[in-house]
Amino acid sequence: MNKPVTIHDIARMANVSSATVSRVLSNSSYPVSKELKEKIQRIAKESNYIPNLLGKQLKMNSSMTIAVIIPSIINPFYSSVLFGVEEVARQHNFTVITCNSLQDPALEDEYIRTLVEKQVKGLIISSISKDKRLLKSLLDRGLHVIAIDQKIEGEGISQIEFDYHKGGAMATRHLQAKGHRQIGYVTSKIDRPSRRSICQGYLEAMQSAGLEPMVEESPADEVYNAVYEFDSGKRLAGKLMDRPNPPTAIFACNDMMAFGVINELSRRELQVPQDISVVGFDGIDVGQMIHPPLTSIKQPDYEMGKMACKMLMDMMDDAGPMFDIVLQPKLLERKSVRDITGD
Amino acid sequence: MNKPVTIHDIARMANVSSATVSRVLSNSSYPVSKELKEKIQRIAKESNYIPNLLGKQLKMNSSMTIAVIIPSIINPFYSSVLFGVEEVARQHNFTVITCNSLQDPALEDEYIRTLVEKQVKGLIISSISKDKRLLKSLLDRGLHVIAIDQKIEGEGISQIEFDYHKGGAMATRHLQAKGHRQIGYVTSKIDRPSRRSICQGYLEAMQSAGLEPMVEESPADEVYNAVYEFDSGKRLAGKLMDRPNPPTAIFACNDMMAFGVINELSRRELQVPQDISVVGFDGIDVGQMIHPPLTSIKQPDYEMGKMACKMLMDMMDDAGPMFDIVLQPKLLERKSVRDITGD
DNA sequence: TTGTATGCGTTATCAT
DNA sequence: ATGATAACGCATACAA
Repeated sequence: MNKPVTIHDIARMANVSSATVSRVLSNSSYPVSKELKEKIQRIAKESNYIPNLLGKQLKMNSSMTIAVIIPSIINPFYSSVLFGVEEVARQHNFTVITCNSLQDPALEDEYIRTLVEKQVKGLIISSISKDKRLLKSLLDRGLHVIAIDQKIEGEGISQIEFDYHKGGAMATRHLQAKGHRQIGYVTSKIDRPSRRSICQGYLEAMQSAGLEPMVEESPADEVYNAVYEFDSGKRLAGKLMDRPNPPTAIFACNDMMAFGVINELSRRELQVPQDISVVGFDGIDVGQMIHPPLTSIKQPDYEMGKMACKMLMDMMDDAGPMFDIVLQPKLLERKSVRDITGD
Repeated sequence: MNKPVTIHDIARMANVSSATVSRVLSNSSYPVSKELKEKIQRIAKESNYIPNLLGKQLKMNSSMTIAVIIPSIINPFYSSVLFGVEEVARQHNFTVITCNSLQDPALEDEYIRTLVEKQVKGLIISSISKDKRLLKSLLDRGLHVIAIDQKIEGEGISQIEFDYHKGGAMATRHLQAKGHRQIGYVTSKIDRPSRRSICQGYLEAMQSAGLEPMVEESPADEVYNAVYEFDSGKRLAGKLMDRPNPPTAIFACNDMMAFGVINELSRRELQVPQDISVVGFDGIDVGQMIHPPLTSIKQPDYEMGKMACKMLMDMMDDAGPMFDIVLQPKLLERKSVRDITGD
């Protein structure tokens, strides 16, 4: 294994000082004579010079790296977010470290610590931890934080929120507008603000229409896993249908769960949407690939990632005022809801 | 923004040398008296000391960072791989940089260069580029490479392959065993070894059974995107069914495409599997969530990620001999294939 | 325009 | 057991 060539090696080969080499190879605006510049560039190329960014970064105190902490990359929603983040990061010559917190606050904190040690100055996080003290204590160390998906209260952290409450209400009202009055809601364990908001949106929409809510909540949520969500969708839909007065429509807190609901219904030989309607939440792409195509509330995942990264870049450039963004839900009307107003 | 405290600051506060501080805080085995050790640890804690790993890494010439280059994190197969990688990386206190090459060789090379500049010593790559010279030239700079999914010929790069050929044959034979004789194959543009192998597995299985192959290939593949695959699945299935002698079973080169096939068939009021059978490839989780659950060839994605990262860690530790791994396909028999042997 | 010298924060070698 | 000092590779203030 050859040892790498440094600017000093090149300086020696070109009979110049390493300062001059640095000026040339770092594209500094500092004036260097044309002939020396060309000579140095030629030698650098011939010797296959590769700069060691650790040296530069140590000197400049900037690692040109940002990080994303999300519950799990397996979740298509988060992989779309990450995809958006990575796209704009690349445009700014930044590199992205991905961290799966697995819904584990301790792991989340461990990651944050490591990232700061690695001199990551920008972080996009969907935080699961209750205790945000660690994160906040790092703000005055030059860490810039954007909270996505899960809000972080307090100063100095920009938010890209999604109006979960409105989304929950929107889905429920859509069902109501289609003539449904018995509308069930199935949800993963309500252990986070986002889930609480969706549920409250549902509850308020039911209440203001004078309807009786029917909620089934999954008991635990240790494993963050698509199949797990699917299975609890099945189980909870079963519970709902076993009630004395079963719903004519079911609203699920995410699309995976909605898939489970549909699956359980079809196992019971109930057709969607003929016999019962289903609405999901997230609007992931596969939703349009199943049968019937799933009506859902779209959360702009990819766009959220792009916006988050743009904001982060602006923050790190100290450009302009800080602000939060609240993304609005959108109804993706597909084929899983039946209009029963005529019945 | 406070300036960060360094070991020198702590040394001053503790009236010791920075060497001693370093010994304590880096958990060196070098002997330091108990009282000094405790004192330094106390002061470090009180002053909220956070080590700057850039300094350490520059000195040690190791960045404790690996990278993964994949076509797109949007693809559930690759997000599972990444999930596996990240899991074992974390266990080794490594951090993972994610790069989406978007099937663009130029972008892939750009990433590789940047990563090497960042002193990343380990790379797991599903390479799309034809020209592997850049990659190989970096091997003797201490870069360790594991090729997944797409083989890279040559020395010094370990492979974690998947037996695509066998997988293609396995799916085809399964269909044959269920009595199908007109079996169509739909595939994305055959522009990579993996896709070629699957197709050849299909062709050989057809040939050795004395059957006529029916292949539909998607013309282009610029955009790597689930919805795009879905749409070409629909289109190609349509072409197949419009033939004078349409198939009784369709095999698709990936699950997304199989979803498209099923969708197009159901649009034509053909039931799967009653009227026509479908087999996918990849075995992604959502395959079991659709109706009917998709029979598919399982590629062990998550396990592949874990193995790749383990191998990489061993390589970087210089532990043991180098070897390649060929993962074997597995038939995931679900509900999208009908047995017509009795008909 | 070029060179000299210093420091970024850390570890490690060599004295003491 | 502890300290002084020299790297690691780079950028830059200052000198020439």
